[in-house]
Amino acid sequence: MNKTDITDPKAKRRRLPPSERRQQIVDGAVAFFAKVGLEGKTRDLAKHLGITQSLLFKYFENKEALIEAVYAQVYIDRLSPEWPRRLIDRNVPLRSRLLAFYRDYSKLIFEYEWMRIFMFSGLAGAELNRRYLEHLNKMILGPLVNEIQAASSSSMKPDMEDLWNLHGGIVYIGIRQHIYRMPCPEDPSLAIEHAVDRFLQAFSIEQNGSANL
Amino acid sequence: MNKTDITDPKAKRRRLPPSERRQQIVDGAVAFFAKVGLEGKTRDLAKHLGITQSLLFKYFENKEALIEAVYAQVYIDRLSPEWPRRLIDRNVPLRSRLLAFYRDYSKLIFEYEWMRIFMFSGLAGAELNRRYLEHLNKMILGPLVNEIQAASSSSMKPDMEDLWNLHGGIVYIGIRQHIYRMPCPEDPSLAIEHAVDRFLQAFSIEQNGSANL
DNA sequence: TCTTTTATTGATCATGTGATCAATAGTCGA
DNA sequence: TCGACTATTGATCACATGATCAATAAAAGA
Repeated sequence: MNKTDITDPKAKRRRLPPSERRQQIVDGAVAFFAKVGLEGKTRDLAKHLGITQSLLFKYFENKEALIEAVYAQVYIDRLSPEWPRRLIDRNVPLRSRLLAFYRDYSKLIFEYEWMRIFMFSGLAGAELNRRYLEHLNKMILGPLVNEIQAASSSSMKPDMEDLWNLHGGIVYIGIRQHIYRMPCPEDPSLAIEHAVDRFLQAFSIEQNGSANL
Repeated sequence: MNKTDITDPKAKRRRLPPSERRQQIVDGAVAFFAKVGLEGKTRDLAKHLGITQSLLFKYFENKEALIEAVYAQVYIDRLSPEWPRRLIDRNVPLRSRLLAFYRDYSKLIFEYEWMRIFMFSGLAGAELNRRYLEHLNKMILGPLVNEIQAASSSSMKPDMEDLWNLHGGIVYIGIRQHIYRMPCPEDPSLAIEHAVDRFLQAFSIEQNGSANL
């Protein structure tokens, strides 16, 4: 058993390069705070990481700074910048765009750590949480309203509230799974597909069937 | 200004009847923990109540017991025992039953204190939370699947996952409002009606129009 | 091998926090 | 009005917690 083997949790490998150690702490903090909440104690986190509690404060001025780093790590790249463009690409059928978006998006958000830290930070009123939801509203759901309205052949047109309903119904799968720890389908794509199809059907939008995607 | 006026928060009215004081504490604790989370400090709660911190421990053995009382207060009567019966009463049109249920239910759950304590307790893995969701699953959504399947004239029949999608989309309104503190419609009944109608339409169930209810 | 550098530790501080208990002071019955 | 009862308080304890810092030891260069 090599004492310098990074993958061995038991080996007392002190003196990591600072950037590496910092990343290790952030990764551990994400897992730790996702599990126990943002009020988790620094001593418990340190034990979980196999380092001393005082070392945390060499890399982060205080606990608040550590939590900010956790937020940054978790929120970063959660909304891919290419989606606003792809969602309005009318060369692709609307249904395919919706399914492609939610297939990718659900992969990103139906994840234990994201779901729980997002909820914890939401309850705590974190600024990043607000900004994320505003971004989602403006860059994703807003354009989608236009797309669906344009594609609708019915007199009934969706508004933002309808879009949030579609979105919420899908996100709720992840909430049930990771917040409430309820038994959920291992693969949510079928449920998502049905939800999207019900939504489009309500606005009389042709559906190409599941073979299309 | 009468010194014995209970409604006056400034009057130093000591010595309440124990049952009254206990209820006052529980009510205050519900509001307090809903706001700051279950890790809120007993000294802050006491200050908020205008009593001393030590008095809390005269009415509750420890903080855990107080939180259990908060759970009990908030969870109690949240699922009316008459709904399982009313939801399967086929003398009433299915759409009306669904709308009546979600009209009542949303009144109960789209409430700051319930929403947040439900979420806090869910994240904490509280047993009451699990039981509540199991009850909802078995006594409300389960029967609804049968009702909708029976009413459906389409070959497409909903399953539990579809019902959870309908439910989640509606509940998500309250999450947006009280967890994420996003701007939401003051009256959610229209959004609920639309969600229910889209759902029923997907299973080819006649809709009596909004005049019916 | 020896020296320098610095990542890491262990001890410690100041304050916060749940909980306890004797002392105090409302309230009610006689 | 007076005494008994007890709801309430204020002081306090034991421990937890975020944060600090001098001492230590792992790594790199000469």
